Amino acid sequence: MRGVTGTRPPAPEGERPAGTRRARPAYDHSSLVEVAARVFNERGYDATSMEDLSAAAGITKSSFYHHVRGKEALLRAALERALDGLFGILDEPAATAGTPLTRLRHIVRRQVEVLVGELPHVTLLLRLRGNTETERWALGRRREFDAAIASLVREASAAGELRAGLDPAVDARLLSGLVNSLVEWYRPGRVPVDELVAEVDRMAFEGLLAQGPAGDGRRA
Amino acid sequence: MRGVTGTRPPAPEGERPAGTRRARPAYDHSSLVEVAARVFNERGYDATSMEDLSAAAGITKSSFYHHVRGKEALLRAALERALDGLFGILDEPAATAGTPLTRLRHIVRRQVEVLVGELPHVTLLLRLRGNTETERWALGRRREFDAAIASLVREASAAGELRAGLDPAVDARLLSGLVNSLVEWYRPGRVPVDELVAEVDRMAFEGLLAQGPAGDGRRA
DNA sequence: GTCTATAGAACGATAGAC
DNA sequence: GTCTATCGTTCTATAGAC
Repeated sequence: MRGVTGTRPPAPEGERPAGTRRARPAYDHSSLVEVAARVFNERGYDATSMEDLSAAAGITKSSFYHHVRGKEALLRAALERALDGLFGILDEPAATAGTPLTRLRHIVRRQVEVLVGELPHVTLLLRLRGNTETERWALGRRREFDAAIASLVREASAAGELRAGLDPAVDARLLSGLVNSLVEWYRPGRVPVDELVAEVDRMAFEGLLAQGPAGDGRRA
Repeated sequence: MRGVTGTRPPAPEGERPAGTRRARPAYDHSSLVEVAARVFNERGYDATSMEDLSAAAGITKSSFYHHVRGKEALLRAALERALDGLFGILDEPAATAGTPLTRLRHIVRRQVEVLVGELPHVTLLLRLRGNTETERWALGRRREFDAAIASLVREASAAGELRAGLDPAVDARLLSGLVNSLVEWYRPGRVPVDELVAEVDRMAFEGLLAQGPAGDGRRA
């Protein structure tokens, strides 16, 4: 069911089994994509020239072109990496078995991990404004992902696993917003990932208060 | 104490007592600032020309200049409006009296209201990247505001009003991130503001779960 | 006549195309 | 390196309300 709508571009060349090495430093495709994503985030996609990208990678523009097809292909590769990470979560066993709440909670925790692990790529994804066709494609995929979360929130709410009384659609937006807001401040090193995961999970599902909620115990 | 750091530009001319009318449509300064903020958000500040702005306002570029000092002044006015709204919250009685948690909770709820009421201006503020001097000034002010929130979270945590065990600095970031993420999806009309306020408050402080937390009852 | 919102024209600067 | 388009900005003029 998942990943059906997204058009999959031709498999990226330049992939290489782990452990295989080159004599030269061997700029591999994925590290150049990461550099590109970082510069795109700093300067903005439009404002970034191929000169900027090759300079950031430490090679000349012509060498750079030997490794990548072009600017838009780089953008697309970076966005695919973010989206593959996110959609990959939905296929994990723990995301497909158990109660809606259990699955949702697993997905949120894994989403934080993917977001941190693919920080430049996900940041790029979350800052898209939909100017080019590639951007609109990625935005569509992202909406699919958000819809999967929203659907799960709705299920969990209907099953009485979430606090009753308010709008599950809004809760889903807030939940995604909370997780996605990490890209605005989180930088690797300062806060351990597992601690971050615990904090986000706790805030989202249990809240910040010391005591339990003023529970009226009703179910939907 | 608040609002001290911000340099205040010369008072905007063109202000006029309420009720006074002009024969011509009379574009007032604040509505032009709002239009500008909206277009800045759509196109990005750099990519927006004065031609774009005047066209969006429905007058020619030269007419537009009769009402505003220039592009950067418009940006600054929009950012000031956002910042004044936010800092104004910190001076409200309910934000200065009561326990840290009470004050924090009031601020968060009011922050949602300001964010919705000044949506284009706050959106602009939250998307700044710090390219120009004005942007850096606004980012500094915004950091001051976030620091005030963080300080309050720390106080509430120290007072045992928040769940113990994790990092108050991270909680403060998450709380701000949750609230600020509203600008990415909220549009007036669909969800009533008071409902939105209730949802954000509930998620932040009580969490999404139906039952209370697995409270171990310990205090910091 | 005075005031002012509006508009047309043009200037200096600059960024990108070629 | 040159040329051109566009940008932010300013100047001058007109037209309508009081």
